[in-house]
Amino acid sequence: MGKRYWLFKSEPSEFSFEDLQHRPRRTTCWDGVRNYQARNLLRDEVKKGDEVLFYHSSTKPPAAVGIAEVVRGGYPDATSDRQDPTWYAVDVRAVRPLPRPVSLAAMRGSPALRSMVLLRRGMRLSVQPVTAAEWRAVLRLAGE
DNA sequence: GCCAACGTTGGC
DNA sequence: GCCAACGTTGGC
Repeated sequence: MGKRYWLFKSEPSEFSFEDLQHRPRRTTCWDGVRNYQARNLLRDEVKKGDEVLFYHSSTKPPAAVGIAEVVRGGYPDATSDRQDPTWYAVDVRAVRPLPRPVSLAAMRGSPALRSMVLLRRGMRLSVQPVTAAEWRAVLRLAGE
């Protein structure tokens, strides 16, 4: 399967895109996800080479701020039983910040993003799929 | 701080 | 398996 696109949410007071950029090799283990739907995506769908929109929640305004890439696909996280893992992690590396952040309001205002998971019932999902068309639309809003 | 959305838990 | 109670997320 070809490259896919995702949106990862983080509260920057916990872990920001800038934090990711300052990590060794600009890489971190994306763990701590405790939602089964998001867990299933990490375990089964998020693959090395996929691209990630890094979204800051609980900020004024909430916004997509950067691009990262998956450098290691789903693997059982450190808290999981070896034989019967419950929770999964992936590794992500910062690629580049967006030229300008794309606020949630800006995304709401874009017809191309009408059915984006972020704007629908996936409001609370911390790992969510983004279509290729949505990806391009967000980057366009960001001025890329 | 409020509250809507929605996931999880547990009694039955 | 149903569903009410409860907890969490996260925008506003």
